[in-house]
Amino acid sequence: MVDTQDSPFTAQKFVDRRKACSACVNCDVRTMAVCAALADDELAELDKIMTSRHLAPNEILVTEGDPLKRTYSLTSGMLRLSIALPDGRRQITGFLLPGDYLGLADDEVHSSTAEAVGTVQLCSFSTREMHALMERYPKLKDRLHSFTRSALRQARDNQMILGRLAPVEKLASFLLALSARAAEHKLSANPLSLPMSRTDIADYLGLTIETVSRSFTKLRNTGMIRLPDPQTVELMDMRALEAVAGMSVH
Amino acid sequence: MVDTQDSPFTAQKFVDRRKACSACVNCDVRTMAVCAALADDELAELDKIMTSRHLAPNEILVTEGDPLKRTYSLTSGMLRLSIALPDGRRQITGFLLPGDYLGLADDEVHSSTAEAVGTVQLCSFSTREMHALMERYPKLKDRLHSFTRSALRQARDNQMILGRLAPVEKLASFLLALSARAAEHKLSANPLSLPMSRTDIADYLGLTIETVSRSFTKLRNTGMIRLPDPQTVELMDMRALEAVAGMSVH
DNA sequence: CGAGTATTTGACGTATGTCAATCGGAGTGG
DNA sequence: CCACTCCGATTGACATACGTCAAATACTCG
Repeated sequence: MVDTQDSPFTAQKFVDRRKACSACVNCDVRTMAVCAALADDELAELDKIMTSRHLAPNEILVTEGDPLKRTYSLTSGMLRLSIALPDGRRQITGFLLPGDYLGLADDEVHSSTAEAVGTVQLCSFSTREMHALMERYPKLKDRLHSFTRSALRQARDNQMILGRLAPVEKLASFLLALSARAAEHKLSANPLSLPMSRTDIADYLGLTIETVSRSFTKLRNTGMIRLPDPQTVELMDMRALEAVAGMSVH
Repeated sequence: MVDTQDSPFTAQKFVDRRKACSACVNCDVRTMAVCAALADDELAELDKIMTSRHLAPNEILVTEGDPLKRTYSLTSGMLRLSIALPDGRRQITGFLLPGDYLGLADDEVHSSTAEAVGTVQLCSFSTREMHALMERYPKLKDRLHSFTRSALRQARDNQMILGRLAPVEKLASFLLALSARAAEHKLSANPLSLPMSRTDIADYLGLTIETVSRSFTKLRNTGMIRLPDPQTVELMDMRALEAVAGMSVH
């Protein structure tokens, strides 16, 4: 049954566009993503049900309420997850980094909208086939469950940030958390890249873009950060930032 | 067999106090809780590893950072989950109702503090034994995973509420959501009981108790709710409440 | 270099937090 | 049975942090 996959030539010959990341073994996120649950020799199974996909900046991947047909594993770029009110107000519930999984919270329908921030590469799986594979490899299911628990903890931390922190505190904790996550995902943690717009940050932190901007300049004027350009932050004084974020006493 | 907790001495003699809810099959939450994953004849397995426990009002069950030794299934009463900042600010991340499970988000340590709101009854499981049972009965694991996904969706909805709604909107959506959840958990949905204090509601919605109180009177003065007493709300006009909560257009 | 867009800065008003007083019910003791 | 206290909830007066509206600046891409 695992005929073609055992021989790497086929995959190498044709560079199937839909499988840009076809050599799963060599994938950038091999050690971080769902697939890390599988051994190299089991990876073919996943490869078989995977198709790879590219998104242009701001392209919509799924919309809130869409029936859940496929789930995704991000291999490069950044996705923003959001929910919207009928009157247009928007809350961004999270930003996904390479290795993160899309669809953790969903049963029958997508509970949030997912859009590409910049250009994005991802692996796409039919939920039916993914479920079958999870039955075959319980450790795959366990890893996804573990991802879900971690997403829940993060969502609860966000509740604290949204409910109890002042604007500068929100921004400081956002920068620290993103930097920490960047490190975990093997991206630059210190000259930190902010591919999302100020509007996105505002909709993530429950603020207006003006307040976000003013908070950036406050952190800059106190020497805690530098802003070589609006999409790049240098964290100059982590301890001070942590203090502002309300994470240490004082 | 109804063990009135009044006389602990007699109770110890005839009925094992640690198993007040020992007949799992007859449990109030049999159809809602984790145990619903198991058939009647499999329930004995769960019963074997379960001990039952009682909490007095405001008693602390677990504290943020505690090592995760046991998980719990609530059988009666209400728990509040919260996280705190070093400076004392508190965010309540959720209220658990009978049938809800405590420990969904946690791996090694408890990520939030859990306290009883009023008096509480719950089932307690060693994580080790529960894990073993989940290996035996995958449907048990699946149900817990399903609970976790649902908690994640709820946490994300809360992010919207905290980040983007005005105080009255927050309160209206809180009342509607609690009423809906009460119905699901076989509690009264319309004369809705609010066992938690105004301070708890404030810490849940990211407000001060004064603003919560003012929001209650606004909803009362517009005829959307009645407040026979501070712990009881009657929802008089659901459609109007939904409009205020920002869930319908207008 | 110029048009269009994103970000920053400024001026101002208001919604919500802060501080303080009052109300109301539950429990206690005379 | 009625004061009295205690604590939670409500109401009031006031201040200010943040949102709103508007302008200026900086960056991106033809």
